[in-house]
Amino acid sequence: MRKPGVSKTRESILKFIPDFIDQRGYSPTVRDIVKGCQLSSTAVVQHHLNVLEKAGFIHRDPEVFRSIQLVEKDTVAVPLLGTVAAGQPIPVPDSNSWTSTPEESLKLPRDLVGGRDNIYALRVKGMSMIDALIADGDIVVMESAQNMEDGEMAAVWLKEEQEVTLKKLYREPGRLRLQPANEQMKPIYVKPENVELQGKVVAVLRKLNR
Amino acid sequence: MRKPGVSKTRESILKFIPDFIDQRGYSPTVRDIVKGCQLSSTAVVQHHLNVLEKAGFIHRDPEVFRSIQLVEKDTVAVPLLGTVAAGQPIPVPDSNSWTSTPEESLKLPRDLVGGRDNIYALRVKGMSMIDALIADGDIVVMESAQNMEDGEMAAVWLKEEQEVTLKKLYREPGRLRLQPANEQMKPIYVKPENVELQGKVVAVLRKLNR
DNA sequence: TTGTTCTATAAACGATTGTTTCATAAACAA
DNA sequence: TTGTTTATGAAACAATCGTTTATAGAACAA
Repeated sequence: MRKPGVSKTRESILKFIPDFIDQRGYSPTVRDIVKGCQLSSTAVVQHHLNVLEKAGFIHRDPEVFRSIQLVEKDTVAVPLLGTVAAGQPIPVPDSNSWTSTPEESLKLPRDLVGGRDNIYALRVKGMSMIDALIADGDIVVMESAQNMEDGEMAAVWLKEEQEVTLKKLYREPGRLRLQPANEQMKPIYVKPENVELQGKVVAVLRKLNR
Repeated sequence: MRKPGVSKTRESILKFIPDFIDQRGYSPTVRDIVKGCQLSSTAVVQHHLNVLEKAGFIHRDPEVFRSIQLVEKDTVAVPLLGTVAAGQPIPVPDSNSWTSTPEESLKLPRDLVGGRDNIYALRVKGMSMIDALIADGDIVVMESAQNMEDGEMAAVWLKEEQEVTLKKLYREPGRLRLQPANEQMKPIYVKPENVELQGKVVAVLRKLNR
C-alpha cells in the first residue's frame, strides 16, 4: 500500500477532475474519467471514487450526474463574524460559531487565505485603526493566532485601555513594541501583562463606491 | 415584448440558477428548474433556456447533463498591469494591453468589481499614498474613469508636481478639492488645468505575512 | 501452497435527464 | 376581427450516466 487513499491511478484521477472542471466548467462523469485517465471500465473509476470520497478528497451526491466536487475549492467562504471598533474586544470564534451559520460570509479567493485555518472576517467601525491604514468600513481578514512572529500585524486587546488595536508586534526585553503600520507614527510600548493577543491580520479589504 | 431576452419567468430562472449552484455546487437540470421556479413542464424551461442562451446569458453543452453555466462567473481575472509610485503616471490600459496577456493577473471575487468594465490592478510602491490609507505593497483595483462623481476616490495625475496621488475628489467653484482618505489630514486644492484623471479606485487589497 | 485484499475488465440494469412532439393559451400587431 | 408570434402544458422518446454484478488478475502475508 501507498499513502492511505491515494494510489497511482487515483492520483491521476485527482489531477484529472480539476483539469476537466477548469476546461469545461462542470464536473466529469465516470465515463469522462475513464477516457481522461485511460482506464478501461467504469467500475474501476467507481471504485476509486468511492475510496477518494471516503478519504475526504471529493464529494458526490448519490445518483446525481456530474456531482463530483473537490473538497477544497478555489474560493473559500470566510465567516463575517461581526464588527470591531475601539473599546471593543474582537469576538474570537469558538467551535460553536464555526458550525452554526454566521450572519454573513465572504467569498475570498483561496490564495488570499492560503492553507490557513480558523479564518474569519470583521468589519471595522470607526476610524480608530487609522494608524494601521485601516478605515471605517474596511474588512479585516483574521486568523486566530496561537504563535506570533515578530513583525506580524496583530490584533491586540489592551486590558487597561479597554480597546483593540491593530499593530505590528515586536518582542523587546521586558516589553512589547506595538508599531503602527503608518511609519510616520510612533510606536507605543506596553507590558506583556497588559496585552492579550486576539489574532493576526491576514488581509485587509476595502470596497469603495458601493 | 419586454426587454430582449428577459421576461418575468426568465428572470426567476436567471436568479434560480446561481442560487442552485451556490447551494449544491453544480448546475441544475431542466427539472430542477421546473421545481425551483414552480413551472409545470420541462418544455417551458427548455424554451426559456433556448432564449436565454441565444441572448448570451447562459451557456449549455448540448446533450450534456447539468452543463448550464452563467456566462458571468463568480471570480474575475483582473490584469495586474504594473506598479505605481509617486512621481510616476499610472499606466492606463489601452485596447492592446487588454488582449495581450498581462504580466500577471489577479483572481478577484466578482462582487468586488461588480459589473464594471476596464478594471485593472496596480501594485503600490512606497509610502507616498499613506494618506489614502494605502501602504507599500498594497494592490489597488482601478477602473478607467470616464465620469467621476463627487466624493469618489480617484487616481489623479498632478502635472506640476509630476506625481500621482489618490484622493477623494470634490468639484468646487474654480478649483478641485482633493481630500485624503485619512480625515485627520487636510485637503489640498488644485486648478482643474493642473490635474488629469487617471481612474477611480474600486478596491484596495492588502495581503500580509506572505 | 492458501487465503486475503486491492485492482482491473466486461457487461448490463435502471434512474436521470436533455430533447422533441403536439396541442393549447396568451399577447400583440395590422 | 385575423393572423402571427410567444408562452405554456402534458407526455413520450432517447441519450446519458450512476450503479451493480460477476469474474479475474496482481500483490502480499502466513
